[in-house]
This record gives sequence, C-alpha cells and structure tokens, in this order.
Amino acid sequence: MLRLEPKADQKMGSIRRGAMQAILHAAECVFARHGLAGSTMAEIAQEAGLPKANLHYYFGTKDRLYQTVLEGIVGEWLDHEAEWITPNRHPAEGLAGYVRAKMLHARRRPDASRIWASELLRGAPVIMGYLCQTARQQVLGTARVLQGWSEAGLMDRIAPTHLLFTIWGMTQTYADFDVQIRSTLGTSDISDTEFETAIQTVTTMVLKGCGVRSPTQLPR
Amino acid sequence: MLRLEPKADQKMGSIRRGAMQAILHAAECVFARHGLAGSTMAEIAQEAGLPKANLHYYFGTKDRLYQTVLEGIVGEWLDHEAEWITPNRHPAEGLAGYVRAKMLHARRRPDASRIWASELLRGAPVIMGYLCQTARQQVLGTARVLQGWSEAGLMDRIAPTHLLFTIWGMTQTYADFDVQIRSTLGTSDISDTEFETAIQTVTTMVLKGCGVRSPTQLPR
DNA sequence: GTCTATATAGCGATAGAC
DNA sequence: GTCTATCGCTATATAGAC
Repeated sequence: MLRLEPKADQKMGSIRRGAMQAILHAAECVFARHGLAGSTMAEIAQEAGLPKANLHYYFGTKDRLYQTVLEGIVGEWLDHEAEWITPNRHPAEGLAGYVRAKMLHARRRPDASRIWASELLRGAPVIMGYLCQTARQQVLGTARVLQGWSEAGLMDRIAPTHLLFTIWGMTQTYADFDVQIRSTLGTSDISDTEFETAIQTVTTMVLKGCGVRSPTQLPR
Repeated sequence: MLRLEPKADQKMGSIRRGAMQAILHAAECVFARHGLAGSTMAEIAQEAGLPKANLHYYFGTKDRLYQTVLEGIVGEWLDHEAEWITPNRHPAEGLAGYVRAKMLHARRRPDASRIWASELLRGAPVIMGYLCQTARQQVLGTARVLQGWSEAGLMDRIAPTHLLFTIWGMTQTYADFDVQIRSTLGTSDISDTEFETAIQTVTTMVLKGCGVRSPTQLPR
C-alpha cells in the first residue's frame, strides 16, 4: 500500500497524464475543504472540469483516489527534517532553518497540511503503517541528533521527541487552523509581513526555549 | 444561533434529560472520530443505545445535533485564558498555569478538542460568528495583558497574538494528533509520566521562549 | 478512451402504530 | 413519549453508447 500507481511511473499519453494531474489537484483542493467523507466525486469532477465517470476510470474508487492524494503528501512533512536537523549543523542554524521550512510549507501548501491533519484526526486509518514504520524511524533518528546537540552543550537538555511535537504543532497550526488566526487578527488573509512576524515568533520560541546560543552572535 | 435549546434550561422530566444527555455524549464521541459528514445518525443512536428516531425527536436534524454538541464545547478553550492570564499575575505563574490548564484539557477532553479542530479545518462555518465576535474580543483582551507584561519588563517583547497561536498549537496537538505522538513514542497510550514530560517541555518552551524570569527563583 | 444514463446502496428524515 | 417501518434523496459505482 501507499505506492504510486504503476501506470503513473511509466510513459503515458499526455492526455492521460494531464487528466490525472487535473483530478489529483482538484481532489486535493476538495478533500482539504470537506474531508474525505464530506467530499463528493461530483464536486471533484466539477473542480477538475471532467465528467464524474472519468474519475472512476482513472482511479477506480473514491478511497483509492484519496489514498493516491495522500501518498503525494505523506513525504512532505518529513523532508525538511533530514535537510536541516543534521549532526554537522549548529542547532541555531538547524532549528531556525527547520522552523522556517515548516512555516513556508504551511503557507505554500495549506491544503496538503489540512488533508494530513484530517487523516490524523480520524486516527490515521490509511497511513498508520507508514506512521509506525518509515516515519517513526526517521523521527527517532532526528531525535537522536537533537539529543546529540544537547549532550554537546550546544543547547539545553530537552525531551527531543516532545520538542519535535511542539514544533509541528506550532507550525502546522498556521495552515490547519488559519481561520482562527485570521478571525483573531481581523484580516481576510495573512499578509507576508504578518507571516514573517509569525515565523520570527516561532523561531524565537524554539531557539530561546531550547536554550540555543548562537555560534556567531550573542542573543540581544 | 449557538444558544442552548430553550427546553434544556427549563425543568424537564428526568427521562428526557437522561436521553438527551446520552445522545449528546454519544454524538460527541462519534463526531470526534468521524467528523460531521463521516458520522451517521444510526451510529450515534447505537452508541447512545436508543432508536434512531429518538435523535430526531429531541434534536430535529443532524445539523442541529452537531450545533448543540459544538455549543457545549465552544466555551471550553477560552475559559482558562481569563483565569490565568490576568494583569495582577506574574507571567511566570500566569503562562505556566495557562499552559498546564490547556494541556490537562487536551488530556481529559480529547474528543472536545478534536471536534473543535474538525470545525476549524472546515473553515468554521458554524462558529464563524462566535469566532469573529465574542472569541476575538476576549483573545485581544488577553493579548493586551501579555503586551502589558512585556512593557512592564516582566518578559521579552513578543507578538502577543502569535504567542497565543503557538500555545494553542503546541497544547492542542496532544489531543488532536495524539495518534502521531503515540506512534512516534511507540506506545498504545501516553502514560501520566510521559504526559508530565510533555507539560514540562511546553512550559519550558513558553517561559524561556518569552524570556520570562521567575519572580521567586532564578532560572538555572 | 470518453461520457451519458442508470443501477444500487445507504442515509436523513418522517409517518403512524403503540 | 417511544419506536418500527418506510419514504425520498443523494452519492458511489458501472454499463454501454459513442
């Protein structure tokens, strides 16, 4: 499970490829708005500009379409970990870079974040296997890097897994629950400068919260 | 909208009261698991141990039942703010108390938190009015208290609303996405000691992240 | 390959017996 | 007030024309 359609890997007609892309894009948008159960194949078809039957032709069932959309999203939230949280980086650089990457992801791919959140809220029935295997191993590896930074005296001793949980919670909230943020701020959408303030706030909370001392300059 | 059933405020038969309570409790449980669209009146009825028709007799429609469940939840996430974040408290006490209260709420009422999260994910169609009116005013009031603490030199200058957003994100993640946390930790449920570690981690992140200096003792 | 027209199932809601 | 039996609608899925 959780593999791409074999057909998608091979050479295929550009019409087929274009139609599947349109469907997947429309499905991601609709699933993000209404969740799996709240979405209908008819609405996804309309969003994609195709007849409803074509969705079944390409993806079989609604569940398989949902699963395919999820497969494209699954990797996104772990990619930045391995990029930024590495033993050879200083935590000031690694944590700040990771937080910024997570925040920019929340800003640029809110639909992906919401589908992920919706799947977790349901108890992760589709991606449970992935969570307990691949994802867990990578997260534990990242936690060991954080542990190493602490033991090297580069930051305070803090429960590494819980540090990751809080970073995920802080960053993803800007995608998943942005309606709450916008209604509080009283804006119809969050400006770039406002979002930069958000990034700064989260970064500061993480760096100072972990007692990270900058390698190049002292905190003010 | 968002008012309690008038009938619920008046004296009513104990049978009626008991049935409505059973339905509301079952509905909260089912809505938390499957969301509004994914839940069926039949499943809620079975969970409550009553015939399906009784749900319609007491609450009319599925939407009204959902709305009633939501009404019982709406106030919960703002209650602790007014209790802990007050001008006459020191931020070390106020923020730590608030974080602990939010964390204990996530632990004790995960279903309530998940329904709230699910409603926000959908774009908050039912509670939008409440969010932009009552909730917004109270949150802005809380933000002014945080601002006052900063200006009094009791903590760093940090964007007050974003501080609240991050606290909500960190604490609610332990209810909403606990499947992710449990799969990472490799446990079927989170122990009390593990959860205490979580509370300590979040509290430390907030207090040190905001540069709060304890009024009674220096940070180590 | 593409799309219209339709079969089938499940759900919300209700009528009416008790 | 309570519950059984059922109605009508909507959504998934497919058959079959083009």
